[in-house]
Amino acid sequence: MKSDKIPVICVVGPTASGKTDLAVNIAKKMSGEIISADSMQIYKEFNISTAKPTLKQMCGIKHHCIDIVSVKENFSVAKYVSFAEKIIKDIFSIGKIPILCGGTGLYIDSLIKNIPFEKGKTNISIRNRIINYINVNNAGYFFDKLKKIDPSSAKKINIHDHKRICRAIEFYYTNGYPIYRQVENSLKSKSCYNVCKIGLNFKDRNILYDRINKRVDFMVKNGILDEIASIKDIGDTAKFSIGYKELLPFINAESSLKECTERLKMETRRYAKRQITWFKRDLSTKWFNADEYENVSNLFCNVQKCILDSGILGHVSK
RNA sequence: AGGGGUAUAGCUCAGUUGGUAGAGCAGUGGUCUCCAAAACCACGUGCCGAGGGUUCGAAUCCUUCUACCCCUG
Repeated sequence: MKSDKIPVICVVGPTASGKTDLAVNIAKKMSGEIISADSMQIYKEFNISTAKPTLKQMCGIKHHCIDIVSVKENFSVAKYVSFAEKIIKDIFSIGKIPILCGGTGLYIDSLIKNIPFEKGKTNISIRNRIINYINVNNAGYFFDKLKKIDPSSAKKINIHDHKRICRAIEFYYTNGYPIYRQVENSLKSKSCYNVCKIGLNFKDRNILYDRINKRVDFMVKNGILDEIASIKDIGDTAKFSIGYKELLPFINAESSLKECTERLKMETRRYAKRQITWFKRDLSTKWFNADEYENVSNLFCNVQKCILDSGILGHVSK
């Protein structure tokens, strides 16, 4: 069973489920370091709006992949994966356990499944040309084209899903083979990590939604408005963050604070729902409903037991 | 107090000349291989405010009541 694979503990789940504190607890007990897997905490200027862990919350545990770029810059999964891969190796090489913790499912899965982004080249100018064409005309022309060059992908992609049609075509023209083949190949390839995935959630969705609502109120009290207002230059990735786009109308005096905060709560709830849908797909995930435990330490004991039972730490520390 | 208006899905509202109702948003489920906190897909029975009347048939016309809104005092 044991191999030269790197053990990685993953803590996943919807926003506001308590991942941060759980990961810190695991890191303390098991001598680990945390790699954030959050597409918005990578931005230096986002702090309150992304519920970035504070120094106090970190409890002296090293956190990586936080504050690595400015909101002015564009970021992507591919950049994240190549960045985080190195960190995981470094952590492991000093005898510590890498703990991947975050809510961006695509980042986590891409990393642990070794999706070969470096092989699937990108061509932004082709991408932009296609998008511009689709925006003024419609997706029909390129969708028909996709049916010819990559019928397998065309079957899976909806005609209204412009992003994916565009990417599939861009992929074909820059790499010379259909994106579907990359998908097939990466499904066949094996991960170089020994993963134990812990999913954190609530049995009663209303409890989670209540936590989200309260967290938004907390953010408003603690300066999220100043944080957003102070951002003048923002790139295409960061501008879609939940928080920035909802609060901007208030900052520009186009909408009331109440309207904007309600919107922010709603969008966060919807995001949480999508996260749950994403994480549910991985059947190997061990789920823990926080509302089914007496208290946090009780929950943590069970999670710890689960990690030890998984055997991924077999030949390390223990 | 008098005059006018509104009352339809959780919310905002459609509903043509009377043939027992449909959109958006929300919600739920799902997809996801370089913008992913993004993008996309699927799912629409609700005493049509309550009672009575006209009619073969009313959310739609008449009437009474109730609630809310506006105007005049």
